[in-house]
Amino acid sequence: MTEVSATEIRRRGIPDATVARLPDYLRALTSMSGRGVVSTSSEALAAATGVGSAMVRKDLSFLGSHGVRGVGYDVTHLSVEIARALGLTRDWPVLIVGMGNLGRALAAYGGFAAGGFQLVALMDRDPAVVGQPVAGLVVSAMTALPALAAAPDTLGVITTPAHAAQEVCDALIAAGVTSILNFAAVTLNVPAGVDVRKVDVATELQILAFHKQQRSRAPQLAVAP
Amino acid sequence: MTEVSATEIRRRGIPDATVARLPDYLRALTSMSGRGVVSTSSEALAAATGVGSAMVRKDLSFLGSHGVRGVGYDVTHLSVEIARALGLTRDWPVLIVGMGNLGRALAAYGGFAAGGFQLVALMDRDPAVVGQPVAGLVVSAMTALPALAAAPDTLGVITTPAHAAQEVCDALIAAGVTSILNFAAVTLNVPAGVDVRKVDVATELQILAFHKQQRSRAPQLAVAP
DNA sequence: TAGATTGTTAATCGATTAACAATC
DNA sequence: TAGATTGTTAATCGATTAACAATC
Repeated sequence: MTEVSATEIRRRGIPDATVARLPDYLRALTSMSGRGVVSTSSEALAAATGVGSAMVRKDLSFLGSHGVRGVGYDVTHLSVEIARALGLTRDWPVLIVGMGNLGRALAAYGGFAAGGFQLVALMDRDPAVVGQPVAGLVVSAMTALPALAAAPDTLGVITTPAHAAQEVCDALIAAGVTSILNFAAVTLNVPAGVDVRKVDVATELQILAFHKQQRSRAPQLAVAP
Repeated sequence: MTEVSATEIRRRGIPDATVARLPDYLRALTSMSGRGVVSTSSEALAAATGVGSAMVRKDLSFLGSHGVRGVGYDVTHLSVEIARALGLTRDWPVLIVGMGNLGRALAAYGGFAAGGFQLVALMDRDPAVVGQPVAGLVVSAMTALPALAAAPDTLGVITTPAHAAQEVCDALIAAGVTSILNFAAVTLNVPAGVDVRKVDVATELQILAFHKQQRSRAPQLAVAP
């Protein structure tokens, strides 16, 4: 095994796989907190998130040493540390482009504010939609993009049809947006330095179908988690 | 390196990471086909999907040898092989529970039929919603679940609020559903043999925020892909 | 034959798991 | 002290990448 110094880990940062699980831990902790639980353990977090307890401990150890041996983790303290690590101690402006069914549903979704994400603009290309009120905001025209994405850390969400997504993506990048969540069913082409994550129902269903098919063919094997 | 026989690979099946990319390749091929492209290469597929060309070749090799050295891949033939591997040569019945904004948006989304997924039922707990027409179907009551999930390979989609999701999940499983796509912001507890995939906007935004924060702190480093 | 591109090997890298010393 | 649980190590496993022989 190769030696990895503490400095090296800090340089490389928290592993991607760990970062992807931190929101789950945070949600479990928030739920515990709401139920009045003040202290927890890697076993309890494991049960709540479906992750192994050894992995919970390893993940949390990347944030520093926030537990107490023989005792566990303080729910509030650990929540704060995870939120800090994820960058949730500030507000993040969010802008949604594409006010079709999905865009409207997302805009109406309450989960943004809870996590420190603030809807700052809703946009659409269709002049018939521009000016309409949606979720307490007024839909803006695409020409307003440079002004609306003025905040340097704006997160862009694309909910347009697939054929419009690349053009919208280019416009977002031109306006300075470098973090994009893409719901359109296309792979976006972006320059280095732009971070795109995709959410795609068709892909998820296809993966479920694949696993289901595997299980039908070899019913004695357990499903992969 | 450990020896892995061809038999062993067939037993273990296609790696999860590969399965997750197959839908991207299929989509790129479908797009090529629509543009009249009849032949392609691992380089072209790599450019279209943002995956390295070596990985494209390795992924495709798990499906068998469907390319021609020095020539490339036949677009139609490769599409068929990927669709076959994913289990898309048949129709998959899909059932959505939770007819709020998101559930309605998903029901209205056209992408289901295209991929061989067929909406067979929409359900909601609210009596005021039951009976309403949505996307050409009539919303059913939860009591109809056992009958509606009668087909053994029904894929269940949960678009309820978080607090109702576990209960709905249990009901789906009791009705025989073993493949679930969860849009609710909770970790679902399921027995072995049930496959759950989750789609969560808040988690995705938190991961984007984390990366963005990292880049602000060390702007000289490129972003992870 | 010369050029192109696959399929596969081997090396590397990153993620997971099990075990246990440290320590409350 | 006895029991519990973390934080860390080492082993294992799986995924990615680079290189290139095979072959059209």
